[in-house]
This record gives sequence, C-alpha cells and structure tokens, in this order.
Amino acid sequence: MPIQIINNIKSFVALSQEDEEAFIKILEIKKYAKKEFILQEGQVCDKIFFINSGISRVFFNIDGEEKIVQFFFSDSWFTDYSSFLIGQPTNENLQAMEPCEVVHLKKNDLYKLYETNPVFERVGRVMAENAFMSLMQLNSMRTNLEPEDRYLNLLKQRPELVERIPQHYIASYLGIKPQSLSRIRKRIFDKK
Amino acid sequence: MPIQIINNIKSFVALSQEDEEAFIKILEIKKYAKKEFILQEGQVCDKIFFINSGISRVFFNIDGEEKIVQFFFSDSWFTDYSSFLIGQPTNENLQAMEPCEVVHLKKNDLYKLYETNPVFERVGRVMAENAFMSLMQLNSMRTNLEPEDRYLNLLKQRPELVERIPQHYIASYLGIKPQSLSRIRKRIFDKK
DNA sequence: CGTTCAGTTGACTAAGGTCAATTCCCGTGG
DNA sequence: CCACGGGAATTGACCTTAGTCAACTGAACG
Repeated sequence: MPIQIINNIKSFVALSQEDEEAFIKILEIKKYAKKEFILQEGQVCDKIFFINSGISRVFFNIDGEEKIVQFFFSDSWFTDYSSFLIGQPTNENLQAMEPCEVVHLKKNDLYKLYETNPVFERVGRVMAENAFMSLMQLNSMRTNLEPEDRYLNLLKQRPELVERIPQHYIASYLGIKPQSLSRIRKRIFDKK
Repeated sequence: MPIQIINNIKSFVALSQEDEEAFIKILEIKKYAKKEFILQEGQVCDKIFFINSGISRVFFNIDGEEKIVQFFFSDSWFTDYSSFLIGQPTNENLQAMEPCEVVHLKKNDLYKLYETNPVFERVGRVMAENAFMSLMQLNSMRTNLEPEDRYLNLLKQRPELVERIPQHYIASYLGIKPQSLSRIRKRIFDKK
C-alpha cells in the first residue's frame, strides 16, 4: 500500500476516497540496489518519481565530470521537467546511493487523470510550484554564498546530510572540488 | 484589449471564448516609468505579472549589493512563488529598466478561476512548469560555466540582451563584478 | 560647465583549481 | 583472519582568476 505518497499529496491537496483509488491504480513501486540508476541520461524521462525510502542523488556529466544537483531522501519528488514535458532525452541521472524504494508515476497515466479529474491538475500544479521553490533556494545558496559559507550553511541546515553523504559528493553539490572542501574544513576547524 | 497575454496562454492551453472573457475580466494593466518598481522587497507578492512591453529586471539585495536574477523582455511571466504561495514578504524586486506595460493578475482572482473552471488550473500548472524549466537553465548556466564562458554563452544566445543592457547589470546577472567583466571582455578581444 | 555614474585599468590579495604524493579506510578475496 | 587493492581524504606546491581598492577617463544629463 503506497500510503506515504498519498499522505504526501494530501498534505497539499484534499483527495476523496475515489481520487485516492484512481491514483493508486497508476502507481508502480520498484526497488533499487545501491549504485543502481533509477533514471539515466539518454533516456526520455516520462515519469515522475517519488522516493519512499533510501537516499539518491541527481547529477549530470559535464565534460567527464559529475555535477551533483541534489540529494533526495525519503518523501521526495523528482522529475526532469525539460525531458518530461518536451519529450527530449534527459541529461540528468538519478542514482540510488543506498537501497531505495521508488514510486513511479507514468506521464501517460498522469495525463489521463488530468483529463478525467481536475483535482489532479491541481496536484500537478502544486508539485511544479514546490519544485520551483526548492530550485530557487538551491540556486540562491549557490549564487549568494561563498564556498565556505555554503558548507557552513549546509552544516547548519542539514547536518544529517553531511553525516551520511561522502565528502566528495558534498563538494560536488556545493560546486567545488574535493580538495577545496577538505581545505575549507581544515580552515573552519583551525578557527575553533 | 490584452491580446498579447491571451495569445501567450493560448500557445500552451486551449481557451474557449467564455474562458477568455472570464480571464480578461480579472486583468489589470499598468504602466511604469523607467526605474519604477513593479514589485518591491518587503511587499507580499500576491500577483502574477506579465510584461506586455518594455524591459525589466529582477534582483535582490544581499548585504547592500544588488544581485540580478533575470531580465524580462516583452511576453514574459514573473512572480515570486515563495511569496505568492506562502504569503510571506518577498525579497525580490521587479523594476522597469525602460518604460513598461505590465499586466497584473491577482492571486485571489486567479484562485477563484481555479475553483470555477479547471482549465485555469492547467494554465497555472503550465506556468509553474515553464518557470521551473527557465530557472533550471539559468541555474545550469551559472553553475556549469566559468565566468568567461558565461559571457561568451550570453553573447551567443542572447546578443540583443548584451546590446541593450548596461554592462554592470550584465556582470551582476553573470554573477561577477563589473571590473571582472571588463577584464573578461578585454581578454576575449585580445585573443581575436 | 560641472556633477555623476559607467567603464577601464593598475596593483595587490585571496581563494579555488590543478597536479601530484601520501595516508587512511574499507571491503574483498585468498 | 590477514593482506592487498582501490577509492576517499588530506596535504603541499604552484597557477589562475576573480575580488578589492583606487585612480582615471569619458559620456550623459541637468
């Protein structure tokens, strides 16, 4: 029973019993091992993903280098909108960092729901709005803070993330090299 | 007659004659002089804006310094979602750089449309999706390219923007200081 | 004509990137 | 259970480039 995703949606849009049932019908739940790809560049992203459990990361390859965009813990949504909406191949990768359980929501099925019941149109709207707000926050972290402050900010805002995620991934997420993060950590530590 | 905004919407969602009329009723058109603020930080952003004509910029103040997020030319949408959705004061500014004609779409009016006619729910969804895609692109420009490449990229992608917008604004948009942009330009010029 | 502001340039600083070596840790296989 | 291999993290030396402070020029505008 995909209770988690339903509760998540209900936290922002009211669903009737029938809505719930119609929605549950189109869901598919898959399990992924560590390092397995949930979405891989080159594919067309025709789904929306919901992370039930586990940790995953989104990254893309820029001339041979992985650039991490975001980490997703349980209870998170993800899709590559530019691939999802336009139908072009994605250049993003969604990869399990620990064993993950992921709910798949197929575009075609979702669009049918859009047609038959406008409440799902609203669900889609709120998801896009939320995605926008998250990205805005991420964007402002990266553009308004110095590397050192980005790390301090992350330590403060999401200490559990810093605990559980390898340092070179965090460096990539902060937009710097592992060596630089290592030095930043040393600087911070020496100050104290 | 607000033809422009209607055509813009019709480019992604079909509207009936009645839909159109209902929509037009809630619009308000305002004119702004150069340097006038369309939205100012501290206000609650309870509107969505559509630029009919003119050029405007969005920026926020980070310890006394203006950081430009985006320039809007005619036929562009803007709102600060985090203020619009949550109702908290915005820290973004939308300012006319040249005389602007702007369509205002009030949140309350829009939400009434959402209730009475689901097609507008879809309009809202697509607007949020488009906003997300634009932001994603902006984000990747700023995080994946070196300052010099950001400028070269801008020159290539939006030369008319480089023409019409003062250089220190472009610097801010690219995330660098005016002096650095000046040196980058010199570097590029010397190479040729 | 003078004030103001944008743009350029110079000298200097700071901090991240790069290349390379070393250490540390962990998991795997013998 | 131990030894080995490989990736992660650290550190050093050096380079590159953006930031900072400051001076100067030039153009726009009143």
